Amino acid sequence: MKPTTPAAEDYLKTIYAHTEWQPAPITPRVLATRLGIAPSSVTEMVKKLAADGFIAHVPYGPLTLTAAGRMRATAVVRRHRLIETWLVRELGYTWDEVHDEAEVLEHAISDRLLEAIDAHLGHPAADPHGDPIPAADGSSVRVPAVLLADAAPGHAGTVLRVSDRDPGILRALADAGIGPGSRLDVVDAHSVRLPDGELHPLAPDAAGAIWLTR
Amino acid sequence: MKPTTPAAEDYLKTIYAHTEWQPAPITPRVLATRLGIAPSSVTEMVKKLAADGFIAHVPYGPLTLTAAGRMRATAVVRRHRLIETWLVRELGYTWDEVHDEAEVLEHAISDRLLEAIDAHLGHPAADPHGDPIPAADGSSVRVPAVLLADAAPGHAGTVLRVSDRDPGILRALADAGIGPGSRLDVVDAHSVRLPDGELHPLAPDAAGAIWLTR
DNA sequence: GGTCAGATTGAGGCATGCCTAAATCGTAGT
DNA sequence: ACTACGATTTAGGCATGCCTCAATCTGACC
Ligand SMILES: [Mn+2]
Ligand SMILES: [Mn+2]
Ligand SMILES: [Mn+2]
Ligand SMILES: [Mn+2]
Repeated sequence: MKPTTPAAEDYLKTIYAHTEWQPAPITPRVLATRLGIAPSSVTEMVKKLAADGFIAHVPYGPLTLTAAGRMRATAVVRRHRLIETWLVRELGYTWDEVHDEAEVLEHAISDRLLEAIDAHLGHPAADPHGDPIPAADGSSVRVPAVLLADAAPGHAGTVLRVSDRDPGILRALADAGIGPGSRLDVVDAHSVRLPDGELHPLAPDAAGAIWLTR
Repeated sequence: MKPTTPAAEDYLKTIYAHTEWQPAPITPRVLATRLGIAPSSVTEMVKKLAADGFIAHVPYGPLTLTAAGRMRATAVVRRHRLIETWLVRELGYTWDEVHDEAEVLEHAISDRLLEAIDAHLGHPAADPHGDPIPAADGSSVRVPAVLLADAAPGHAGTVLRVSDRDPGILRALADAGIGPGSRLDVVDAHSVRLPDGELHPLAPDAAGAIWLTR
C-alpha cells in the first residue's frame, strides 16, 4: 500500500483507538479535538486517507477504517505500546511519563528495531497501562471489560487497564498502589475497597479511566 | 536559543562532522553532496541558520559553526553515537547496521531518554566505530590519529576509529576481525599485518576509512 | 414543513524544505 | 587583464500539514 507520514499515522491511530473500548465510530469533530487541530484540517487529511484506501468516508458522515487502515493503525498502536513497555521495564520511566515519548518514537523506529525490542522484552502481551499490544499481524486479544464508573455497586473485579490520557490520574493511582492486576470492590461510582479492606475515594475522572474485569 | 528542526540538525551535524577529523571548513557544494540535496537548498537553509546564529557565512564563502552551532551539533552527534552504541550493545545490531536507524532516532528522542540510555550503558566514551561520544556539555576527547592511507610503511598502531560511511567496508573489516582496538602493522597503503602475523590486503576505500594511533 | 445551531466542508494563506533553471560571482589559467 | 568554468545564489514552483474565516449541510425541535 501507500506509505504513511507521521501525521497520517496519528489520524489512523486515533480513529482506531476511539473504537477500541467503545463501539461508536468517530466524527471529524471529535477527531480534530483529540488531535488538537482544526476541523478543516481533518477534512483535508481525511480526503487523502480515503483516496489512499485507509478510511471510508461519505461526506458529512462518520469516519471508519478500511481493512488496510486498521492494519496501519494497529501497527502504530503496536509500536506505541511496545515503546511504552520498554521505557518502563528497561529505563526507569513510570507509567505516567511514557506517553509523550512514545508518541514521537512510534513514527521513528524501523520494523527491525521494533521486533528487536519486542524480542528483548519477551513479547509482552500488554503495555504498562494494561492495553493489549497487537501482534505483528494486527491481531489483538480483547478481554470483556466494564468501566468502573459504569460498574454496579458491589461489583468485584480486577483492574484490566487504566486510560493513559491523564498523567495526573496515573500518578494518583500509582500512589494508592492501584494498577493493572489490582483487585477492587466497587462501593459506588466514586469509591472502591482495596484488598486490605481500606476504602479509597476516586475522583470522577479516575472512575472514568479504570476498566475492570466483568 | 532557537529550536532546531530535524533538517537543520542534520546540516549542523554534517558541518561539524566535516571538521572533526580534517581541519578545512566545508563548502556549500560539499555539504549539499553529503546531504544528498541540491546546492540551492543549502543556500536557503544556510540563510536561516546564519540568521539564527548557528553558522557564520559570508556570501560565496565556506561554512563555519558559531559556538551556539557547535553546541547544537555536538548534541546531535552525542545522540547519534549513544543510539548506535545502544543498538549494538543491547539489541544485537552489528556496526554496519546502526547508522540509518540512528540517523532518524537522533531527532526523535527526548533529553530525558538520552540521559537514561547513557546511564543504562554506563556512560560510554566511544561508539561502535570508535567515534568519541561528546559529553552533555559538548566537550569531546580528541585523540591524535593518522589515516591508514596516509601512514608510513612500517607504522605500527592501534585502530582508533573506522568511518561508518560505507557499511560494506565495515562488514569486510568485521569479517577480518578488525575494529577499534585492533593492533595493525602498516605494510603499505593497501595491506596490513595482523597480530597473528597474517598479511591482510585492504581496498583503497578501507585504507581511507581506518584511523590509527600515531 | 421550516428554522437554526452545530458540524462539516471549502477557499485562501502560511511555514518548512525541497526542487529545477537561470542569473551571478570568483578565480585559475592564459 | 581576460575569460571561462565551476560554485553559489536567486527566482519561481511544489508537496505537506496546518491555520482562519466563510459557505454549506444536517438533524433536532417547534
Ligand atoms: Mn504520534
Ligand atoms: Mn499506553
Ligand atoms: Mn539525521
Ligand atoms: Mn558511528
